[in-house]
Amino acid sequence: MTRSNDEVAELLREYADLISITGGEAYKARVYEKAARSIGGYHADVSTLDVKGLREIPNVGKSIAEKIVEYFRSGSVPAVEALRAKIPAGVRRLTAIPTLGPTKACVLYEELGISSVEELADAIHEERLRDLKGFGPKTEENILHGIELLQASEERVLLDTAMDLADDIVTELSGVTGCLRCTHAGSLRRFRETIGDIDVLAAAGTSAPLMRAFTELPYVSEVIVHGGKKTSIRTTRGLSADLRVVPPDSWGAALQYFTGSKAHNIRTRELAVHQKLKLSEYGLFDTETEEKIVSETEEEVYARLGLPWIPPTLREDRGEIEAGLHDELPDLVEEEDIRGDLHTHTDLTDGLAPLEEMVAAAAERGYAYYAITDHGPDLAMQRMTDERMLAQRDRVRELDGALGGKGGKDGKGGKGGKGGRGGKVGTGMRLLHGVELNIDTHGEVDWPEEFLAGFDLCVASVHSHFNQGREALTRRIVRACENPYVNIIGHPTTRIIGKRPPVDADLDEIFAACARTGTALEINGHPARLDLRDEDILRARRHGVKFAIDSDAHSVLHLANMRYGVGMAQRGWLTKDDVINTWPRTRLQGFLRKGRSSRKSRG
DNA sequence: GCCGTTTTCGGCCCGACTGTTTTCAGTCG
Repeated sequence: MTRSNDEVAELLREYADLISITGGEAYKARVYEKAARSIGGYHADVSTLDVKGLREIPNVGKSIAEKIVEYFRSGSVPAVEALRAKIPAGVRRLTAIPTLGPTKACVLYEELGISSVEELADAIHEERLRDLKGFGPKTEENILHGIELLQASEERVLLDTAMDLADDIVTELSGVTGCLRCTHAGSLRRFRETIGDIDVLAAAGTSAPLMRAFTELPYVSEVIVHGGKKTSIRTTRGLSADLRVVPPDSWGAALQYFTGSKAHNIRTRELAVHQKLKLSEYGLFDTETEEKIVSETEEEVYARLGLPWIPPTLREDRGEIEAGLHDELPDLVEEEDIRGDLHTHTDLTDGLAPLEEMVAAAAERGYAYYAITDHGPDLAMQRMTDERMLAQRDRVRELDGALGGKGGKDGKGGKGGKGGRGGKVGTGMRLLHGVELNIDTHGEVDWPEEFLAGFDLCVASVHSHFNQGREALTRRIVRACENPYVNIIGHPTTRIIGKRPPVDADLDEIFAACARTGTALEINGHPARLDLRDEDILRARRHGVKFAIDSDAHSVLHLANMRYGVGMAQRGWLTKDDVINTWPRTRLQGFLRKGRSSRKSRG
């Protein structure tokens, strides 16, 4: 089930598109788009708000507030229905075809009655577009090509796929003579969960050698546009990439511009306009004299607008401008702050590497502590038994003693204090023996409390029965939180991006239960999961929940997925204090004791 | 239709590229 806010945002986006297609005024469509964005990102559930409450949402005024109230009252909005009656849904769908916007879609419908992608393809093949004004042979070709692309690659690619390709492009271009700087920008720099295309930015005196090198990369399947300032390619990996080359002294303004998001850029440009300035990718200019004021670094550009430098992961127009103006930006958690990974697997269950290899790789990353959390026996295919788990524990204790160097098993020597990470390879990394429990349909887990008491920490996750129904699923996860031995809810919504939707549960109820019981929510860094996602993190944070950013590594290589988890956490505005695995070990252990101490005192 | 250091009306972000135009409109990011 979608959130009410998402539902309303989609309705407003549809209305905006219909306004554009029917030739309505552009500013009006833009207003609805802005309102849709604001509502999608708003913390409170819009279905519970009245007109007054709704009007407190930015970009929502009287008219839109009344439409929303009407929507929840009667299930529809007359103004939207009126446009829907004029324009078949398929016409809106046409605008999803690259190079085909609302104006052309409108012409196609009005002149030829075309109202679906299939009809459009037929019409082109029957040469029925030939007489339309503004439609030449090249346009036909572009549309047919666009339809192919639309059908072939509806989906965006996962973060790691894009990151790998971007790293490759940047490395190649950085080696081109005359290239002074080169980096990726766009949604990838903002760590959005999926990526539509890659933006690469370079600084150089002349662009031609870079543009040429870009079009000659081995995985280029097509050059889409080829100019002096911008070149776009499609790659054989199914992902497009843009290269912009700017003069070195425009670097900061260009990086700011091409990092986006669009909504963030609109806000920064508006700030500029109000100060009689003009912001473009070439710099910040005085509107009257057209004199360039700053452009070399992002910091300078933001500073001149009255803002501190804003981390890319916050640039979504979700309050970062306001926070910046009031000097209230969060001090975001960084990958360097992470002292350990609290959810990892070995080949004892479904991991690929033996315990020793995983531990060595973790030590290599400079962690102060590291948890092994193989699956419990409920996932039958993992063939877990009490004996196997206890044998692993013995081995973990041995390894821990060997690594500890000083202080022994429970020693205070470890890396409790400030030291944390800091590049020291493996010295004193402490091991935690944990488990990833399965939350069954009733909220019970694999073992009784007596057995769970032997673990240093327990992650508990849903692995099956995803369609239990909202109420049962919510109750199921809340019960797991109430188990005094469950410390972390793993991949809380169980989504697999592009394959499995999030479970339909009342997340706010779960978040409240986590806060109440001292259970952390996981931010799973696997690029196909990224679970919780950014907007859920923002909501959970309001409940006062703590988080664990984990790799859920099933191999040595997967330990590096921590970076994506940190990216999500930043997009959720989290600081070090919100994330339990940035804490010194002693503080972490206090959190992990959860209900256990009270149990003991009761017993 | 929303908003305000231009506040109850007037103005809404900016530039590159392409294709169909012979001076510019549409699309995209």
